[in-house]
Amino acid sequence: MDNSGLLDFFKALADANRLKIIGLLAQESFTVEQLAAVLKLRPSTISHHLSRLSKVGLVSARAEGYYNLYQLETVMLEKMARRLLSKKTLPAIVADVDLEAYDRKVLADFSTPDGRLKTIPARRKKLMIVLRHIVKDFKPGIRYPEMQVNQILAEYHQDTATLRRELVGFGLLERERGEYWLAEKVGNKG
Amino acid sequence: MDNSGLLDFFKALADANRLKIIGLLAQESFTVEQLAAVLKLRPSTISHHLSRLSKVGLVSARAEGYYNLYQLETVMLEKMARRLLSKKTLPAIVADVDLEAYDRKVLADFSTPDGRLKTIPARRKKLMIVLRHIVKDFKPGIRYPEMQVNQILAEYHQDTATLRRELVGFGLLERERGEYWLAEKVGNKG
DNA sequence: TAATTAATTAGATATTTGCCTAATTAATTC
DNA sequence: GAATTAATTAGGCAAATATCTAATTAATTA
Repeated sequence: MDNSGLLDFFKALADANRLKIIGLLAQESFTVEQLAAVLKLRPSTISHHLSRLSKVGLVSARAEGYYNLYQLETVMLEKMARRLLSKKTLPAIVADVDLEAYDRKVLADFSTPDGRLKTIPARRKKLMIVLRHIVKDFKPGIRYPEMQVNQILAEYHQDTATLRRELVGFGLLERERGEYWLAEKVGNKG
Repeated sequence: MDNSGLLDFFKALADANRLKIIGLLAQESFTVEQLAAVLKLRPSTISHHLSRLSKVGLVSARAEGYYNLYQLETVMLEKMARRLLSKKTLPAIVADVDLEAYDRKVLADFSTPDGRLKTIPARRKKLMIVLRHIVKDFKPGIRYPEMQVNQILAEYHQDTATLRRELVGFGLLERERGEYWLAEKVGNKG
């Protein structure tokens, strides 16, 4: 569900020095000044890194008198690691992705503006996409004589024989004694 | 031990589109072309991302006829997630870090070139570092009369009284009947 | 064999971001 | 209260990198 955060989490850890900070804080708390000396960076740079880490909840600061003692939030680290192991995490990342885009692109590539086929795809994968589009013109439960099938297919391409044969071959239409009908849906992708 | 890899792993996942690729491949295999359409990027860009992901072993390609079908290496993902949960991973990251740098910097900041103290640190944290440095001049098992203690401390700063008092206060020296000696080591840091 | 197509690689551009210096804020000491 | 100090913030520069177009490679079809 809550996909946000995962990317920020990885970005926070995708830097050598920030990773070292995490490693250091795993052992004890450090001040900005100490981290700067140990990692040979300016305090302002350390501050910047700590701010990024704290933004995703991986570290927190605790004022100790004059100093800011930074400490690792191991709970958050474990939480994220466990999230990576969960089956639900990865699918959630693509919740808002346009999965139909490829099919649309293939259809667009092979279609003229008025919806006819420029050519019949040679690639099985793309042929399948085109055929599944065409087959939407057939209604379930109706038996179509071959002549009527050709009439429908002619809207897409002159070579109705090939289209007809492939529709049957791919299992989208069924045929018996010169009549055709829509096959039961099978989650077949190609 | 083998720290390398962790950083590359995070870097590989620290990009929105690569994360989406991982999310998509978690559900089924995809070709470069498909991913390009779905993510609205050029195939060359997808190729580049897949190359980075494959370099850290997160995805692999399998030639299916004409196409290159990319698939997620879930084993690697799980392996890395589990590594994050291991107690040994984080300390290993800082194996090659110069932990003494801070102490050295503090000593340098407060010392003149010939090793005397410019001032006695006001901050307890830094005073402790300086005192621990000075106390190295005392040998274990020997009882020093106060006059001798002052002699040693005078090498560092004229205010021997303060140094002496703080050494005792911080528990680095012990005192009884006008004699001083090195305290037993206690893993005290400040 | 020639033409098409999926994928990769090379090269260029633009964005991101790590790091610095300088300025500012907040807390502490003299 | 003035001076010092730890930390953060702001602004700028340089290195890394995400993306694109163009060229190349490898496989397939006509």
